[in-house]
Amino acid sequence: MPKKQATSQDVADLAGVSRTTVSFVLNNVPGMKISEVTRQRVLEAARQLNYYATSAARTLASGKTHRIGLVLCEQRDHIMANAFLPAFLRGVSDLAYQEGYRVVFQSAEDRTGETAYVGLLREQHVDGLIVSGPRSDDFQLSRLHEEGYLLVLHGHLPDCALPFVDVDNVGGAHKAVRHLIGLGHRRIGLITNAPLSYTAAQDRLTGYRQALQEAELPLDDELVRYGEFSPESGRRTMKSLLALPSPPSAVFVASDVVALGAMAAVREQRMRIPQDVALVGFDDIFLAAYVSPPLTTVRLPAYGLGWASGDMLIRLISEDEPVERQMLLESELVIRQSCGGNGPANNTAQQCRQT
Amino acid sequence: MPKKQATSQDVADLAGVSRTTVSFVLNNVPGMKISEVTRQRVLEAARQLNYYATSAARTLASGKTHRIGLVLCEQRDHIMANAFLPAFLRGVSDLAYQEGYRVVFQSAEDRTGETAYVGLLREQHVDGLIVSGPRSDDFQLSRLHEEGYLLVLHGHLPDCALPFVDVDNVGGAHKAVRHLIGLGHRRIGLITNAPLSYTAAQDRLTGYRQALQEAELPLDDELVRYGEFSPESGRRTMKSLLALPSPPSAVFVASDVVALGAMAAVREQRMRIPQDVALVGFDDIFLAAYVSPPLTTVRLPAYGLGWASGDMLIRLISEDEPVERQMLLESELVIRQSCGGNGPANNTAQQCRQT
DNA sequence: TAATATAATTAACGCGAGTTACTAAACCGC
DNA sequence: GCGGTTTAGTAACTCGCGTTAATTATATTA
Repeated sequence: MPKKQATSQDVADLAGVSRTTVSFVLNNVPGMKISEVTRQRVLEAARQLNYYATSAARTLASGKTHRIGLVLCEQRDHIMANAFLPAFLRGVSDLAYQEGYRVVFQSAEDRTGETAYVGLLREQHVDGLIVSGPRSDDFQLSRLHEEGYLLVLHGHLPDCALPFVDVDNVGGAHKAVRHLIGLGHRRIGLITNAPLSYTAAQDRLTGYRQALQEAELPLDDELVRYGEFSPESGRRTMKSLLALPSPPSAVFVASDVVALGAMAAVREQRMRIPQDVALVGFDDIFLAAYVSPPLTTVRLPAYGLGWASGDMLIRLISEDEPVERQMLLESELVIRQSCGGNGPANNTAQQCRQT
Repeated sequence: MPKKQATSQDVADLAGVSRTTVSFVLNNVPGMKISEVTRQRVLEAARQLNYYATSAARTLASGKTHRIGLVLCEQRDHIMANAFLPAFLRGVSDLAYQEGYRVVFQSAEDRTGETAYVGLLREQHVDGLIVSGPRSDDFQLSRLHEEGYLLVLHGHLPDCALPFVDVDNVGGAHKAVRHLIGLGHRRIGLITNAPLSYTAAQDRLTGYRQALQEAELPLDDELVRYGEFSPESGRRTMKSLLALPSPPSAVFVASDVVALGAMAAVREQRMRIPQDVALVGFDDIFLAAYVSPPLTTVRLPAYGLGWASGDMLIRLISEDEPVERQMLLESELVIRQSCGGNGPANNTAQQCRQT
């Protein structure tokens, strides 16, 4: 540990004023009249001593930590799914930095009982929490909320009063399927990203159905399969779709990772994408642009989700204005070649994600 | 904010003892004799009040935050390169959790002057810092180290006294090239992951050369190209290699991301992998198993690097024993099909990364 | 039994800031 | 020269916990 940090007392002594004055100057406390001469003397002393206020002391006195927690709830099965983590984290981090906050990261897989992140709040390491990928069976969340702790969910829970930020899964799925319909497909399959106990899977299914209904196409449950995060689940389900007496001419796979497996299944059947089966994925993971053929997919605004989550949380913390407590971010259809039609012609990966 | 947290005074009152006793019991202070009866009364009271010690107060009194910082130095150009971030972060986080520490995340791209992470230390948000991907022109690092702050680098710097954890880049590159040699290749090209100002690029070049020398193959500078993180740089350099009068029969591309571009270049020339050109990558990013053909590559122990960095830092913090201050982790050659030879036959991605 | 050791407990101070309530000095009008 | 107001600055308390040194109760020994 460093030899010695200067304290505000040191600054006060050097400037020849009281500690109180130092505090007023350094925090720009409004309403406190300080002569310009004194102000400069204090600032100069602080600079000279390389003074930084100790966060612990400040927190103890003010009750605010100026830190927010980011909790990642993830089962081992889809570690890969957090290909968004970097961008999401950067989003949170950048917003936090801009607002003068620090980010405390905590992973929270299914440890039983009081999970690790609860301590973040109770020990007051942070002023509030972003909980990414909350499980609906996590009862801690509502309890903490009721106790008055500040939480923002990334992703949402059914019948849950907590503020949240999420991507518009319904709309995204809708876009994807409508695009396929626009290309002339009438029999369109769906492979979900996950079991329906996950709200995201539920919502994407809804979007799929809405698009079909709007086009007055029949809803055929036979064409719906349930993926489970992994490529392997994509392969299995795609195989069963292709084995149908009258298989779909296009499939919307609600997860790029699952779609990778689906693509493998198509190749195994010696069929071609998109000529024999058109595919659209969801997420726009980095590799989507590099598989062959490059995957048409719905891009998630990962960075934006992080930013928005942080923003909502910090607004809640500073409570100056009433805060919008629900937020759905738009997704964007990125057209490549796996869906046929108007994708670019060369098969190399030209369109990687910008940003 | 929650209505009211119980303080240690509340616990003391409820248990009918002094605050001091409460502290002794809850912290298991060694050498302090507390009767079993009293101990239980205190524990019961704490449980009943749902008491948690406030971190700020504890820090102020003890001087230890029980937090470590994780700083990510990254230029915008290779955001994609942090496909490791999730695993690395998990490594740090899991180790920290086990040792009772929290992780504060901070991104630190080239903001000029005192970068954000400096404040983490000076304001004493953390007890020490892991700095991932340090730039050699970052003079803050040595200064902070000299001032007595605790730092561990992830990646290393030339002529730098700071403790570090890194992957054995030389050894990894060596393995990759030796494998190609074993497959009968005599003319083997190299595309680096980055300019040689990056130590990792330097080291991988060294490993490449060592392997050639051991096999008594000539070092032909004509066969060496310099990538710059992006797929596009891979395409460009690979193209120039293939345009040589006598092009290499195999190329070691010291970055999977760059290798993606290289693969595109090969396809553009209507050549086949591995029949016309064998390829080996470096990093084992998630998608490496899913491109076609699946990419043989050197796997980085991302999780292990995070774990080891955290471990070294926390040892430095607790300073009970002398700490090994330099650590190189082994990498592992993952053989798929882009190098020909003994790769599995089917072209679907069976071997995804385990864990 | 007194003298001492040892077990059990606590009073009191310090950590480094924020903040309230108060004071001293300067200014003002009359 | 006096009350009143504004300006500039500070003493003193607080936040919640760790810790040392002192104190009181209980057991052991000569």
